[in-house]
Amino acid sequence: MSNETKDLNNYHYTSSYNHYNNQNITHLPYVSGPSTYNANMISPQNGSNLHLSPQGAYDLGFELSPSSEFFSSSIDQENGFYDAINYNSSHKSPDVVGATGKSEIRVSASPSSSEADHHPGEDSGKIRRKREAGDGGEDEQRSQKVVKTKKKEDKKQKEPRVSFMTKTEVDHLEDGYRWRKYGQKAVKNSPYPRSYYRCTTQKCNVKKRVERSYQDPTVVITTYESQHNHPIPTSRRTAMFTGSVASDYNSSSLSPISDFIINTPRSFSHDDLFRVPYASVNVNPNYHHQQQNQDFHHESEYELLKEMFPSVFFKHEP
DNA sequence: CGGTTTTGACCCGCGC
DNA sequence: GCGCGGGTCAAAACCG
Repeated sequence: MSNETKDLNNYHYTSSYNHYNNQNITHLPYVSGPSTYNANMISPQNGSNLHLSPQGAYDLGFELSPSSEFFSSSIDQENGFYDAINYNSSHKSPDVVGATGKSEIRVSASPSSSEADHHPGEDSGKIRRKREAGDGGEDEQRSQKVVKTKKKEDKKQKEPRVSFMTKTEVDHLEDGYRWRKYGQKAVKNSPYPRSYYRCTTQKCNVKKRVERSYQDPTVVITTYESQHNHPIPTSRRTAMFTGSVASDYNSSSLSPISDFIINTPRSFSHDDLFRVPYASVNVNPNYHHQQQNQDFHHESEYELLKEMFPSVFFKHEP
């Protein structure tokens, strides 16, 4: 295992962590979304860390099990959010993923306002159903009214979502936040169920969905929805910090990990590093020029993605 | 005992 | 209208 990573453009840089091994990044052709963004991935063996390459690779590492390998991610911009989710049924080359344990990240973003990007049932459960007949008729009606109104609002402004595809044996990747599972559903055409988690912090309505790809059972698709409006819970169950992260990060002029799914404070303390969901996004600037036309059907999509990942897309403007 | 997970029921949107 | 798939609720079970 070498100690370096490459991006999809063969952009080469050295990783600060020898447990990150990222070679021979392969572009996954399956994602059909209009705004996929390939980036680099990491493959931590014992926990994971924030990783920033001097050239601008920007890693949010997921904490993975020792045998985990974070290889892909996607942020969906318009339709793409479900690209990752629909990976099971829509992607065309599953073998790419499993073949060599190559690391790759695919980013696709989903805007919060796209009606076309509606996900059936999303938040629909807010409607308090009357499981049992009896008292509370008025309450039920009122509740439904409120819920419906809220639902409309939700429809109008959907939360941004990011999905990551991770090669890992564990279904639920540790990301520093506390989650409570609130549902599990069988996925059509897949033997693996999809689990639904909600952030346990009050007033934080971040959700995430976790499912395993049936095409490649070693791949877990984690989808985050909305943003945390709070810092990460203080104590981590597992240590995943290996030391050089902070210095590496501080040595970079890049902005901290962003407000998208992570909502990380601007000034990064040592502890703050733990607030980062451990994904890896390569934002090799060169990539934009070379690949933008391929992965972004419209300039605006790319711009939107930049908005959604403000810190992922480096701002080196003076 | 409080928090989390499990799991069946329920609701919604969509396609036919 | 109906069936299906997806998402959520909430009671019960589980767990530390």
